[in-house]
Amino acid sequence: MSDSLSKKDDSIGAINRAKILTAAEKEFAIHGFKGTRVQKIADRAELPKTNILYYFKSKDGLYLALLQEILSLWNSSFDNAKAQDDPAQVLAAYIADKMEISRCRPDASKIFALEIINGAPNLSSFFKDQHSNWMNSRVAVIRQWIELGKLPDIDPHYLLFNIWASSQHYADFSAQITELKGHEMDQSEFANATKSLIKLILQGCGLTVPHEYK
Amino acid sequence: MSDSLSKKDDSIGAINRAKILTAAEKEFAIHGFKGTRVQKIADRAELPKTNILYYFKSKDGLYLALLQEILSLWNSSFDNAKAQDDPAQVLAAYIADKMEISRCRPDASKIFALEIINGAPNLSSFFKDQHSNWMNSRVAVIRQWIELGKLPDIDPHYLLFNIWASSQHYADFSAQITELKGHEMDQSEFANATKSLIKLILQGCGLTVPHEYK
DNA sequence: CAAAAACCTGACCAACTGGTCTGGTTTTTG
DNA sequence: CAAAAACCAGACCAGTTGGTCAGGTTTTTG
Repeated sequence: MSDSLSKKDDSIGAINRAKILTAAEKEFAIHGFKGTRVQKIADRAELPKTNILYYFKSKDGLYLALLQEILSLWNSSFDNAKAQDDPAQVLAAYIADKMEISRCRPDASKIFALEIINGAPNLSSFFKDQHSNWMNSRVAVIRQWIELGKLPDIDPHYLLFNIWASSQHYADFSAQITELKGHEMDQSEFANATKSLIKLILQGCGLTVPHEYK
Repeated sequence: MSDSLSKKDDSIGAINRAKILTAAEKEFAIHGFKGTRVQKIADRAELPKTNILYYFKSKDGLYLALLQEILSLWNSSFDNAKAQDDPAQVLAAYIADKMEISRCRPDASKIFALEIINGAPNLSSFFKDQHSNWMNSRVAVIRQWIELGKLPDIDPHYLLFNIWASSQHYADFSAQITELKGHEMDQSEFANATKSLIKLILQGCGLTVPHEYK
């Protein structure tokens, strides 16, 4: 019983799969799907190329497995927000979440961005539907906030787009940011950028920034 | 004289070059550099593949020529803003400019984004330097505004990143937006998105939205 | 402890694709 | 109007790359 519940799987297969996924994330983020060479993933994972194809049926299979893992990162605390919650609190936390993902998983973010830019050719309609439903329910909550007078009038779509865009930017465009700042952003700079972004967006829609995010 | 000045060049070569660049922009935006097939560009341009290689030495050459044209889109009215100008006016116009590019040249925006996400492997150090200098001079102007009390204290870098991110998002992530909205954004929706964005950002940094952008 | 399952890997290949070559035709020019 | 320049395009090729195969070894299991 303890075995079936504990997630830790240290079998050879599980370890190698993880190694491969980690290596693939780096490679796909830098070179895109077509530009990525299975051999390079193998080199990075320190395994022979044939093993990559052994664990994942094909390059496509590997990419899809990776993409699925990446999509799970879209879940957040905002998913369960209700009309009775405080918009300032919820939105600030959501922005902080998104920024944290940009900091910790920049390559995952890049792969997602590449996928969307290319017209989302590999995103299943299942994900699209799920995403669409999520959006509709979140838009509904934001509208309720507006009706309740907790939030000034603003188009919920554009608000969400803005949050996604500006937080993901720190991952996707890290090369540009590094170039312009003269160095890579460290953890404390990310903290500042997060504060700055929370202030800009909350103030931008007429909310007061909660003191813990100041 | 009139000949050397007039830009219109309707020679066969000029027409074909233009056809090829237009076709290439679409293909590279959808498939990325590696994923794009010269044959597909040829099909789209309705020319034999060999002609593509005739006009542009190589796939690389074509891509570089296209990229150079795209980079020129980064120029805007903000380039010449001075400390004595009104920040609200200047920033609103800049955001409007950027949104207009996202609407009219989404593929160009995507190619730029792909380039940056992949670590900017093809951006010459000349462009990087130029871009860096531009950034420094714009940051200086924003700092002057803050010193003059025309603009509340805000990190100029994060302000600019936010403008870029949120305006480019409408081009780069158009597939996601179309999916979530249920339809492609038309011109009037772009106008609304622009107003919404201007309000969010200006209000976010404590400025009043000029009446012509309301 | 044997047999089954999982894992490993070098050798190989078929398909694809950027690019060349050659021999044209059309357009421009002096 | 001739010759040079520009343009056109089919045939072809060499390098690359995802993927297969066959024959192993190691680990797990009953």
